[in-house]
Amino acid sequence: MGEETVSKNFIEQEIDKDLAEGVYQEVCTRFPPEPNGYLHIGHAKSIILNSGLAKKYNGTFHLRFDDTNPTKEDMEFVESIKADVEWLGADFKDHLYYASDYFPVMYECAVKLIKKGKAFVCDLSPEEIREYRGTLKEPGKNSPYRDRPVEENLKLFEEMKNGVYKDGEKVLRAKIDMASPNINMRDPVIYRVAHMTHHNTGNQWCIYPMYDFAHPIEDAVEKITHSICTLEFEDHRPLYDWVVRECEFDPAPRQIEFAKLYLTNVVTGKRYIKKLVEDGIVDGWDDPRLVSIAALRRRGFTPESLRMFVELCGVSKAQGSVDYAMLEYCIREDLKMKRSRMMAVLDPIKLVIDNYPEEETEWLEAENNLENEALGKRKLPFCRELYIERDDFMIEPPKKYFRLFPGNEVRLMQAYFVKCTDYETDAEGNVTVVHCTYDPETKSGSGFTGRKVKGTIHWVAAPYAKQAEVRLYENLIDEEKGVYNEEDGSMNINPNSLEVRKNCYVEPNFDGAKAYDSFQFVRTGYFCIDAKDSTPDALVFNRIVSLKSSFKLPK
RNA sequence: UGGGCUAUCGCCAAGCGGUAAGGCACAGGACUUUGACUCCUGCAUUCGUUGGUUCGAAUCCAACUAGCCCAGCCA
Repeated sequence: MGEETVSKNFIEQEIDKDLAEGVYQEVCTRFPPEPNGYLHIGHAKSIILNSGLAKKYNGTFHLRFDDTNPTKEDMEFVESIKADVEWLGADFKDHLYYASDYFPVMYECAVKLIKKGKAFVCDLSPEEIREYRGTLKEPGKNSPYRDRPVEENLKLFEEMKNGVYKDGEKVLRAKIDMASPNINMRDPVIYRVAHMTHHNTGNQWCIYPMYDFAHPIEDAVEKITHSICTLEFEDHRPLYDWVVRECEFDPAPRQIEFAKLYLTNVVTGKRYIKKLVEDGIVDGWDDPRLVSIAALRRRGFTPESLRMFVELCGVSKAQGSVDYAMLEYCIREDLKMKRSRMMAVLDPIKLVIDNYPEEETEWLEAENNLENEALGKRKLPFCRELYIERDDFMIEPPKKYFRLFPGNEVRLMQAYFVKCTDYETDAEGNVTVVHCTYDPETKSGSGFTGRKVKGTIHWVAAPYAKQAEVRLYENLIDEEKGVYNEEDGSMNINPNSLEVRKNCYVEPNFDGAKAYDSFQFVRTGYFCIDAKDSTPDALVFNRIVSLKSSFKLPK
């Protein structure tokens, strides 16, 4: 039964090796966001990867806010991040940490390095430090303060902590190698002075550790075994290992890097999203056309679909860009069996069943999902006047058109066969009403096999239908031109990325706004109620994704 | 004195010296109470290039080529 041969990704292979060699006895991973913005699909990969690994290996998963830079961080973001991580189903239990809670340990580590002669206080200005660092091709040169005696360093560092110095006046640097071909090893700054209120520690500190110093300590203190991060930190690994070694942590956490997730023709850059919001192209960071976790949630994506997506994309060190079609596949796959299939008409014309009694209403027992009986049934009103989709009727059909046209018979989904007898037009020749007759023997579910029809169309009963606004989304980006304009770096926005239809009709079964609950509107795709904009009387639906090749007529 | 990393179908991705998994997309066909779903079928004689080692190479070696990352007191 379990004959699925799911190959392990390279990180799992590394973990297997570490476990087999006894480097670690158990697995502990973490997701360490800086609370300086909203999470997006790329973060979801990291969250799902890290929490998934912990689960697979029966280990532990931590959520840790990497809040070592008070100038960029905000409490607003820690709340939204926490909510998004939980929504994704990454269970960090009570393992919620703040890097800022480790400031005392980090300070002690710094003192330890100074005592070992591995760190020194440097008076160079930021500009001078940059000059002394050298370039990519030339080695740097030692700071004149590099050989300060240990006692002096200790005193100066304590003074830094005590607020004796202004921002930028002094820094603490690791003493490594100014000639290293790896720029990160050229006596990196590990502590800076910043007189600023921190969202967690208040005014307790005026010196803050740098990422390269703080992160390995955070991992080591939490006994993280595998510190998984993205490719751009590969060059930092020697420094990461240096800090762990020199601060004498045992066991040492191990950093492993993987490629970020990019989606083809999708904007993920924070800077660009900010511009889209400011220019009013989207209505906020949770605009359903964006790929922030909040936006995807509002659009109707489920946590399951995102987990499936990350699983399907895999993990490697090769950077690439995944087709958006893969994401769409995942949400369709997740929704098709577990959500009700309701009916809605997005561009209505009236259908009159001339042989159906005028005052009668029949309450049909409709299957919520024909492939999943567990979803039960619902009452669906059927009567003489219905709305059908404008596209589902043609006066002169092309060949291979299976829907309604004069003389043709189709099935009304969940109801009866109807045969088109006539139609009315207005002065311009637009169809206003379609006439038909129905055959009572052909009721859906009755087992009627007398004859077959090629087409099935959806409908709603005119007197019972609720009016709704439906928002149809397309890719925000012009797919032909790509995301960015090569010339000036501007974005190529698709002007038709949002279509709002206000005159839609939905089944009466929608009672007010159920938060982001998703449905399949038969033949028009998957939708969800936009809880943000809906009221019990005014329903707003977001299209999650169209059905595959739905409405596509054969060439 | 530059360093690090990557390269397998349109896209993701297995493969770890024994003769190219899988998924998405796409194209045919069957079925159908959604032109959906489901089910079949097709889709890399070839692994960035060129040499070499070997009975045998996507896998080992060498040289090239292309792409990404690094010179914050950001993470």
